[in-house]
Amino acid sequence: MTQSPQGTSGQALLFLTDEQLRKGIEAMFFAYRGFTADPDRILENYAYGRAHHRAIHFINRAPGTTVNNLLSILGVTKQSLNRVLRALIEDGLVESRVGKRDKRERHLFLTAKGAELERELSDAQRARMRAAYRAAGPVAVSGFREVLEAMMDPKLRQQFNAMKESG
Amino acid sequence: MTQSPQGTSGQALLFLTDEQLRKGIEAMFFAYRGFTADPDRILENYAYGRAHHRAIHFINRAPGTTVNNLLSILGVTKQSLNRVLRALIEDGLVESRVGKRDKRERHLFLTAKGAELERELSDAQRARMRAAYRAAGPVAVSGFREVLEAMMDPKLRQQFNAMKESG
DNA sequence: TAGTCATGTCAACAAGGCTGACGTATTGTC
DNA sequence: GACAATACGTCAGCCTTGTTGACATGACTA
Repeated sequence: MTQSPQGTSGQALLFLTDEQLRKGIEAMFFAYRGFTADPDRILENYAYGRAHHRAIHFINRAPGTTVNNLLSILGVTKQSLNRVLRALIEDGLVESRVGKRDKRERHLFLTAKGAELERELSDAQRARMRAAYRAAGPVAVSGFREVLEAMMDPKLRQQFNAMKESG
Repeated sequence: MTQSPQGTSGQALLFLTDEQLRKGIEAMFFAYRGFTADPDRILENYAYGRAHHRAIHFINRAPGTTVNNLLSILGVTKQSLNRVLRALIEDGLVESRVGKRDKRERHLFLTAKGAELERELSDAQRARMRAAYRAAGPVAVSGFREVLEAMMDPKLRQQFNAMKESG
C-alpha cells in the first residue's frame, strides 16, 4: 500500500505512512490490554468476567434501558446477553422491571449492590484513564478522542454520540 | 471520585472530569470494535480467528522471533499459543526453524502463503486506520498515540517501544 | 553429570461468543 | 376478534480462545 504519501501537494503526510499506521495498530493492541487489565483483576474476585462488566457499565450509564437496547449497544446475541443478565439478576446486582407502557419490555436497573460493584470497576478504569490523560495533556486527549471516533463503524459512532449527549 | 478537578491551581483541568473520562472509556470500547471488525470479517473466510491474526502479525513484524518471545508479546500461555501455531504451521502459513546458536529455540517465519494472508489482513486494518488518521489530522494522531502509550502497563510499554525501534 | 531451559503435547475445564428452535406474553393490525 | 409481529426467556449444542496441571524430549550450562 501507500509507502510514502508525502508530496501529494507539498504537505507532509508522513503520519499516513504504513509504518506510522502499523505503530498505531500496535499501540491500540497494547493499550487495550492495559485498558481492561484493572477491571479484569477485580472481576476475578467475583464470579464475573468482562461480559458482566460491560452489561453493568451500560446499565449504569442508561438506567431503565431495555434488553433490546442493551443488545444493540453490546453487539451480542440475546442468548449471550441473557446468560450474563440472568447471573446478575440472580445475584441481586441488577433488577428487571416490567415496562409500564409496553409490558413486553424489561427495564434494567442496578441495585445498590450492583452500583457498588460498578463503582469499584469504573473507579479502577478511570484511575488509569486519568493518569494517562494527565500525562498526555488536554491537547493530546482531544486528538485521542478524535481518532477513536473516526475509527468506529458509522452505526457504532451514532450510538456512541447518542450516548454522549444523554450522559 | 474526582468530580470537577479544576481549580487545582486555576488551571482548567476539565478534561479530567469523571464525565470526560467515561466518554474516553466508551470511545475505547466502540473504537476497538471497529479496529478488529475488518480483520475479523476476513478471517471468517478462513478457519482462523483473532488469535491467529495476532500471531501472524507479530511473526511478520519480527521474523525469526522465538516462541518464548512471541509468548511474552501476546501474553498468553504456551498451550494456547501452541494450538494456534500448530494450525498455522500445518496449513503452511508459518515455518518453524530450529535455532542455529541454540538448537532448543524455534524461529518463526511466515511462508509466502502466510505473508499473503498477513497482507490481506493488515491492508484492511491499515485502511481503516488511515481513514481515521486522515480525518483527524496529524496533531490529533500525535495525541492519540501519546494517550495510548500512557495507558499501557509499564512492561507492555517497554515491549511496545522496543518494537517501535526495531521496526 | 545434574539441573535448567525451550518447546511440544495431552487432558480437562471455563468464559463467552454463536446458531437454531421453541414458548409465552403482549401489542399492533387487518 | 383473529392473527401477525414484537420483546423476552430458555434449552441444547457448538466453536474459539483462554486457563491449569502434568509430562516428555532434546539441548545447553554449571
